[in-house]
Amino acid sequence: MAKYHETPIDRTFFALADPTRRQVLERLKSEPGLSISELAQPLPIKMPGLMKHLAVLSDAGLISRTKAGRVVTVSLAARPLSEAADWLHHFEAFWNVSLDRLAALVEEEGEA
Amino acid sequence: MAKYHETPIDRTFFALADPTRRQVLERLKSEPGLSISELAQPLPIKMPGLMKHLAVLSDAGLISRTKAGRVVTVSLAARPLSEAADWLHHFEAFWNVSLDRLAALVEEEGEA
DNA sequence: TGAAAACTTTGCTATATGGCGAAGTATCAT
DNA sequence: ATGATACTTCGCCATATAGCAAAGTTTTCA
Repeated sequence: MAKYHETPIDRTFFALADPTRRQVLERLKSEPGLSISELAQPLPIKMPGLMKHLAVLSDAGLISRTKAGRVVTVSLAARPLSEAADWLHHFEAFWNVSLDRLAALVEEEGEA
Repeated sequence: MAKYHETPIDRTFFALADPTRRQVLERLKSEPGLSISELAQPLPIKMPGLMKHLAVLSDAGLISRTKAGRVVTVSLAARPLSEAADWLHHFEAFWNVSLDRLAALVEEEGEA
């Protein structure tokens, strides 16, 4: 098979495909500058599990770490999110079309 | 571990995390009503591989199939895409902030 | 009827993911 | 120097993903 998540956008969408990781991003949005322990505290998983999720988020460029003493502060990087949004954006015209119209289109095509 | 892609939004982001699947969606956007063979034609993978990708897209609700004789026509379903875009949307304010301002924030937090 | 076409399913393989406990590395406080 | 704190890495496991060839199904055409 091809490489698993080769491009940046692959890594971004993959990173977003997990509720724990999305929760981390949302938490960092509302409470910037949390440490890794603080992020871990409400989560139902152990530290090594969180470390793996943070590695996925780092690989996607969605977070960056800053070490101060023994505390690692995590911050959100918005760029990949905006790139993912851009990709979705060029479908916007499509999802604004009513479902009725879509159904009509499908039937039309079915006859061809 | 928790279930792999339990929620609709998990499945949507996961489906988007692969270039073949994104290519299928883009192709369906510009050429609605393609059959599975037509979708397969430009792709560097065999039919069983495409079938798996289509299954992932179906599970995410991103496509639907319509069978006419032996030909299966695939059409794009926009709803999950718009929901994914909505999730990203609530980070928009964040990525509109300049990177300079972000850097400042990080330093500020570093001192606390 | 018989064969081709279009799709589907069935194994099979290799690699990735997501979790854990345990052990390791810094850093800070006593 | 000792020990605690904060994070990191290591092995290990179970399951998922992504690919293929080959065999199976349904529909169409000769």
